[in-house]
Amino acid sequence: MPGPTSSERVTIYDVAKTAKVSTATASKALNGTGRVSEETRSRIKSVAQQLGFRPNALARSLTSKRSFSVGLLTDDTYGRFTLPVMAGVSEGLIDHGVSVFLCSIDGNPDLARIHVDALLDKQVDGIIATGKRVDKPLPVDLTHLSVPVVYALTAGPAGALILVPDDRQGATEAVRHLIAQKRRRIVHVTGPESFQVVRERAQACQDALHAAGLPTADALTLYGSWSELWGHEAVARLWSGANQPDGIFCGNDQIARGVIDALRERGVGVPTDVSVVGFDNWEIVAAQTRPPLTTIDMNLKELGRQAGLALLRLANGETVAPGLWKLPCSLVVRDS
Amino acid sequence: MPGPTSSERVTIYDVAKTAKVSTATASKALNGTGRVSEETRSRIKSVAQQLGFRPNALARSLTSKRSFSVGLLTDDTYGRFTLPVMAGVSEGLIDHGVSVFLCSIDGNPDLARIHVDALLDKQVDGIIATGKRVDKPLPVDLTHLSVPVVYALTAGPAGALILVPDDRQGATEAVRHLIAQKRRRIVHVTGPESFQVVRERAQACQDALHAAGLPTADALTLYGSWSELWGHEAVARLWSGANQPDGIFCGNDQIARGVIDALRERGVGVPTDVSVVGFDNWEIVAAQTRPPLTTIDMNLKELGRQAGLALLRLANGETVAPGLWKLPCSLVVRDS
DNA sequence: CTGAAAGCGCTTACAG
DNA sequence: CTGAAAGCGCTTACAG
Repeated sequence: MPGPTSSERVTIYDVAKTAKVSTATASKALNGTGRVSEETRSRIKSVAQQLGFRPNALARSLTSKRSFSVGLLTDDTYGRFTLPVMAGVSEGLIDHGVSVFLCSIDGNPDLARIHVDALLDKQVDGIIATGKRVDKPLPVDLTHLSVPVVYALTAGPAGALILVPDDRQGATEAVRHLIAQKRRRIVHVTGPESFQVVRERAQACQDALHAAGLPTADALTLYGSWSELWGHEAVARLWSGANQPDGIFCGNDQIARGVIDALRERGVGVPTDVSVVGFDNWEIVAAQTRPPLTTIDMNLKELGRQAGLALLRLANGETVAPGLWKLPCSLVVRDS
Repeated sequence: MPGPTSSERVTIYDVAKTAKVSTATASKALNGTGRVSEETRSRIKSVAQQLGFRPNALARSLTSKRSFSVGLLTDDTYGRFTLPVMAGVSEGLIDHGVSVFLCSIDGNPDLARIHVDALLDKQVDGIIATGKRVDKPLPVDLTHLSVPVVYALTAGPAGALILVPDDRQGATEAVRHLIAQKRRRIVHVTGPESFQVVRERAQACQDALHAAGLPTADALTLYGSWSELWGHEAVARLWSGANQPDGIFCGNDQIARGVIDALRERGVGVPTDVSVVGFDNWEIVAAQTRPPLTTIDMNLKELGRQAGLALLRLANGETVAPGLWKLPCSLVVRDS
């Protein structure tokens, strides 16, 4: 049996020749398109298999107008947020044969432009924009592109498809958990009020307390920075007055860690005297607090997966409802 | 002046037609190859510019046999190590017009195989393999591929090009810093001895102490886990005997954090009584310790950049010295 | 210096 | 059901 014509990569031409058919028939047989007799099809397939034929995706893309690759723009190089999103995108798409170009833009508009142009030149089927804040857009205009765009964990223009965690729902879960632990004096220690997520979580917290008939005075939300230090300060402030809380919902895990450390230093038992719930489920923080932290997971990997699949549908010409998709968060119960 | 023939993307055919030359000439003019008169060249270029011509990279790759894309395999989805490496690779390569396919394999050999096949189908110019441990290979065989492979922060086969941080040098810097702070009783609290980096750092630590004429009894290296908890335990052990250290070099920042917290809880001053140096410069840990942690940065982004550039040279047929490239670490001085 | 032609490796109407 | 031909958008010898 004749082998491939050269030592180079085997092409569909080699397959066709070996199977004694035209390349057109070979193509149809291999792709399951057109009408080919079962006998011919299986013969061609087995020949392809024997020769180790792998189609050149570039050539295929040139005619099919589908590159089976997408671009992922991120400006959160060192952050913890986009990594799981990226992993989810990649995981969701590889099953469909699509690969993901990673473009780290580091907040640099020129670099972003260069990356976008490179992606377009490479005929990507679409672009996913991801960031670390749902209320800040990437420093590059992605409207009027010739390919679909999906936004994940970053702001997008009106009419765009944007996927974000459901902060309200997450915060509600956190507070309900505290209430279920029989906590009655619950406060919220969170980040800077300038963050939209901060305001949403705070509002959801208030609403949940209100719904349970618990006190919701404004003073029960303490805004600060996203740091452990702020957790310490908040505890100092709370414990300087009377009427100390028995439940603390923190805006992120770092604050929660500061809170827990501060409570321990004061001899306040967690969770015996005070229950604490964080937000992010940042393993490295949440699992190392003493006791390990009960917190909210934003399911970012799943968010990434959905972003990828939505983009794929768009690229396939299917219609996808645009707007803000809020994906559910989960409560992760540990020991705090 | 006639515009592009259709509302679709403008091709080199449109440019040639508008400039009244052949596509061959247009191609040469645009790419700076072949002989074209200066007049023609600039005319073609300005036409291309006006029409907003952007070459289809797929078509170009089909003939040129260069796709200007590479694959990046990583099995450290949630880790902090490969993210900067990836960013460095992307940053170093985009300047050369090459884009990076991100493949997160999560330790799954089948998935890895699927990704590699997809990359090969897409005619990548090369592959970079990255992991989180220099002494563990990825779960996929990358030898005998038709494209060059570079390993970064992961084990590779004999004869391969492998880039890793210079752990010995990093550890030496750490110890020298402690010595420069007039510390004389220095111990090393580190991770599991099963990690190659642990053994190398420990050895370098011993060597540096020895070179300075300081005590190097084996007991001065304490092996444990990569956790804060272990930092606490190590301090408890060290302070239970006599002859307590005045300098502690930790195997990573988490251990260092545990050590610093434990010292504070005992009322031991850092850095007044004891100086502490970590390893990793993991911002989120190092910057939040009290006091902020002096530590070693592995310069992973630079490592990634170099890996990308090395791969590019290989892809260009240039010769690159294979073997283990140890890239320098830097001491980052904070307040501990 | 410039262009006609062939080719990269596929797929897709269109005939037969 | 099968194949000859054209085409995707470029580049590259090869002539002129």
